[in-house]
Amino acid sequence: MVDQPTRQITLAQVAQAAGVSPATASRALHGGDRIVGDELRARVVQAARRLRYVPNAHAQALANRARATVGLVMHDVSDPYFAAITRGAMEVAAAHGALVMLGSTFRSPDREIEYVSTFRSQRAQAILIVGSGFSDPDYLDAMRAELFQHRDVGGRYAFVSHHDLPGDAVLPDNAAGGAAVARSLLELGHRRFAVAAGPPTLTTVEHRVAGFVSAIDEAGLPRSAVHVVEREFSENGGRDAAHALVRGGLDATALFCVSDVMAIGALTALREQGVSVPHDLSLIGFDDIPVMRHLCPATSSVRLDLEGMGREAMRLVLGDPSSDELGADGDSVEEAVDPRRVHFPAEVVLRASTTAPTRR
Amino acid sequence: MVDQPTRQITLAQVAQAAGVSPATASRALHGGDRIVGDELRARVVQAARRLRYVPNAHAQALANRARATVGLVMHDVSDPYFAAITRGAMEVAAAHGALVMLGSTFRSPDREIEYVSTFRSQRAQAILIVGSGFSDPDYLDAMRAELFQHRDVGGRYAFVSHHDLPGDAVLPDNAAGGAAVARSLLELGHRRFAVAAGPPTLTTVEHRVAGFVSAIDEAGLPRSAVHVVEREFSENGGRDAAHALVRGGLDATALFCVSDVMAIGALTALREQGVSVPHDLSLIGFDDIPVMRHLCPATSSVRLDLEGMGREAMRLVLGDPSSDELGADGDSVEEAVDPRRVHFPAEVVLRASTTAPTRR
DNA sequence: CTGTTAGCGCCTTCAT
DNA sequence: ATGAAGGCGCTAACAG
Repeated sequence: MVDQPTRQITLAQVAQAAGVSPATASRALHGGDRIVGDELRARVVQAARRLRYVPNAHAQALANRARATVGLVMHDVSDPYFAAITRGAMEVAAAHGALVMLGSTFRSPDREIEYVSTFRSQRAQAILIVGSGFSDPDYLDAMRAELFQHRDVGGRYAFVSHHDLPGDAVLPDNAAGGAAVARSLLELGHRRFAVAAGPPTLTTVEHRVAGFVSAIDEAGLPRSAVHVVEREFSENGGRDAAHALVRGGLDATALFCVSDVMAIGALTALREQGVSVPHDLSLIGFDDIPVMRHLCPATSSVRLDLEGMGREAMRLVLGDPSSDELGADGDSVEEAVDPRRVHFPAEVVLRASTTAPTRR
Repeated sequence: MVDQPTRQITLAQVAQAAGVSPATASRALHGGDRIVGDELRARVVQAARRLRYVPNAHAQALANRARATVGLVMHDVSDPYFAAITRGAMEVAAAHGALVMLGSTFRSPDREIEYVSTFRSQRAQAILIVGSGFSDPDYLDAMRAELFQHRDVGGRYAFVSHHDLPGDAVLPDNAAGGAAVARSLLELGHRRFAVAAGPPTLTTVEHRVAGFVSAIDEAGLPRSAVHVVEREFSENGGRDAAHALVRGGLDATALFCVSDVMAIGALTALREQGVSVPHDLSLIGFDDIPVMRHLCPATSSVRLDLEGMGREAMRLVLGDPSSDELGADGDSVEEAVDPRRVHFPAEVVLRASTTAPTRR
């Protein structure tokens, strides 16, 4: 016979044990210091501790004393890019005492919307959508509807990365970064380029590639100077792209991978194919996740302050703790008038994987 | 003037819009198919959709229709070790439709307990404690109390890694892995060893080091053959340990880092100090996080199926979906009688960073 | 200061 | 098959 689960301990029980009313117990546990007699308060606190009372957050939420709760939607925590952003976000959340709920979409637009809906259902105070959006109109409509509804009941939300949707956002300068890569490579003497890209429906991919291509254009080189290969936005995708490039004769002296994760895949594939980096081919990624410097050879990238982006995004929705005091003097109007968009610079970091071209 | 947040849409409103009672609306939305008339059901569903109704999860929880919710407590998602485990866990959670809440402790015992309490407050159905426990008695008492209370109200919990606490657990064979490292190194001809360890209060560290040392003992070598350096359990700790070793004269031909993250730090430091791996010093880590194979040189490690561990742990608390049908024939008694402990093997993977000693 | 009362939004008997 | 009523645990007015 299995034991029946004991019932949870309620405030009422604590109140009874302390010989007071539930209201007093509630006040003693949460209310300001000067709102309940010292002796009673002590009795209540002690009873609660003895009974190991833990408030029922659901009941509290229903009776409006909601604890700050924020939902995080992202592709996959185990991807170093998202992991770094998440870390920054969690730091700020912790500082606010906010509880974080996590949703992994594994890049499915449907799951993304589903999670937003779930968080809405949980009455999350804020929702963070991390990672590139999709350009599919159905997705956009559904997402917009969810988000607006959330906002209408007083919820906040913000994006990390572009989303073609109104709202606060933390935006890496993807286009500028892509352009900077092109210029760095041009300066080293490269004239024929390969780009390992992800699906163009991801705005991040689109912007990085566009930035790169436009800088090549501006340099007066023909479009044919850059050969774009589209694969999955993952390590395997990078691997596939590299294979395709090598199989196709490798008519390039430099390879730009639109993400570090792809660059890692490409590096592996190139090694397998006997293509030497940087001797046969210069390589550069994007994001500058921590491991890039440790790779063999140390691999160039475009530095983004990932943790900073995570922190900033969380601040956007939770409010900067230090700014709480600012509103003291007057109206904190504006809000939602025009969304705040915080840009993060993207800076090329050249390492051993990138040199001047050594063959023609 | 800021708009007042609109009130959330309630079931009652949906019911009214559909011209039925709240009870009927509730049934139409959740109940089995044959419990409400087709026409009414259609009206309700449509009204709900039109109003973009989302149930209030708190109210549902209070009225006992709780959605599966599991709390995950860990050191830091951005650490690849935890990221991989989390990924596995999230996969299974998603398959169960469970919502995951995340707590980052940044290795503070207090925060760990605090998060368990928070999850308890949220009435999480299950709690997963990921990562090495602490051997501090106060911590153990407090944690035990929290967990037991959770269990008493029907909650489940499980550990990933050792915790000196009763309960289901997924356990990497740390001691065996440490011993295997020692044997591999011995076999290659090494006789003087350095170990970069984390704080011995972490059970994981303790077991890995103990396994290593005992295998050295068994080989008949003196205790002085292994020089243990204790530092932070982090990349910086690995770096510090390597520096200390080099400064101390480096009287060893092989360095065993108790985690890959430490090994990465050590590798960096060694390169900075002009110590060549593996020529001057063989190096091996533990965990085999994905990047190890990409490092320069490719770095040996002890393989652990991190994602598998995460999946298994989540299965332990959520129940294996496929095993749900097993109980069909009879009593699913036992439970809690004796905790389930699932061991995961640790297998040495030798790469370029480890060779026979080349100097004496 | 403290107790009483009335919901928060939903689900689930219990009648019909 | 549907509706009415009660309660989940807590807090926020109101009284005293």
